[in-house]
Amino acid sequence: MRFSKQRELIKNIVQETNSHPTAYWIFNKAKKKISNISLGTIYRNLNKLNKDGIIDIFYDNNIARYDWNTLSHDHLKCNKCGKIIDVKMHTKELQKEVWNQYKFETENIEITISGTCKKHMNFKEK
Amino acid sequence: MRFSKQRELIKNIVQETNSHPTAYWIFNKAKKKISNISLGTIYRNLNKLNKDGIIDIFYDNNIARYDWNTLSHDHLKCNKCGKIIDVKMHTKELQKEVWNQYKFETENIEITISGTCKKHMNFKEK
DNA sequence: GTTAATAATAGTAATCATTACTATTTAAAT
DNA sequence: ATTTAAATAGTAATGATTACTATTATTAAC
Ligand SMILES: [Mn+2]
Ligand SMILES: [Mn+2]
Ligand SMILES: [Zn+2]
Ligand SMILES: [Zn+2]
Repeated sequence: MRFSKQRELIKNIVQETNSHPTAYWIFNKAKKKISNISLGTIYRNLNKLNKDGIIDIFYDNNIARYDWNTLSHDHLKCNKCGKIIDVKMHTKELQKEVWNQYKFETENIEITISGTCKKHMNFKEK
Repeated sequence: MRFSKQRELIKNIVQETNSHPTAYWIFNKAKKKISNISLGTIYRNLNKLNKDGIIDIFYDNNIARYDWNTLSHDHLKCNKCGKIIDVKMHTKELQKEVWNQYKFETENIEITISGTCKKHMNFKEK
């Protein structure tokens, strides 16, 4: 794989945010540095970076989100503000349990918990 | 909500399979009974049935799948044969932990484990 | 430094899943 | 039977992503 300033930029944009951005968000950010960068270039490179293990992809409903954090982890998604937060909820235990109960060989575990984050909660009393 | 034979058929198709079908699969199945049923009718009714709590929707990568099983449960997805199997992996414990650690109010928990099912595994010895 | 080979790009067209629109049909209350 | 509005079929539109293609740019060899 040969160097390109577009790919370098895209990689940096993903690695500098915790927001689990979409391709379109990355596209708009990238345009500020390379004004004529194309959306196809964004997608092509995000997929390439993912295949090389540089970044992660996961799907939030029907749209892809990109994650600098390639270590196995989980997500809390707030239905009020849309924020997606990294958490660590599952352990090697779960993988063992899946093997013991179902003889299923785990490759990847994804836990997504949706609900309301503390910022957007209405407390009964103050 | 008024009766319609289209909705009745769609509901029955979803409730008679464990395959977590896509809208398109349901469409083809439905056409065998009502040959001119439209794909829009499939989607409209699947969404309606979901809003009424009759069926569940979840996303497998970027495509919607429909589930007769509306009780909270998890899925094993085999990367070899594509089969998606119902399992029960999470308990109320997890919800409590999310609250204690993050003050996050859980609405829904989704665990998807991908890997290889026992049918498609190569055992080292017989 | 120049040349040659080809990976990567910008711009655009195409695809796939899903939703929106609209004239017509149909369930069901009166 | 008449009336009212929910539901439908058929089609158009949308949004996310991938495919295509002529041009540009990186890198290795000379
Ligand atoms: Mn993350
Ligand atoms: Mn299920
Ligand atoms: Zn929030
Ligand atoms: Zn399998």
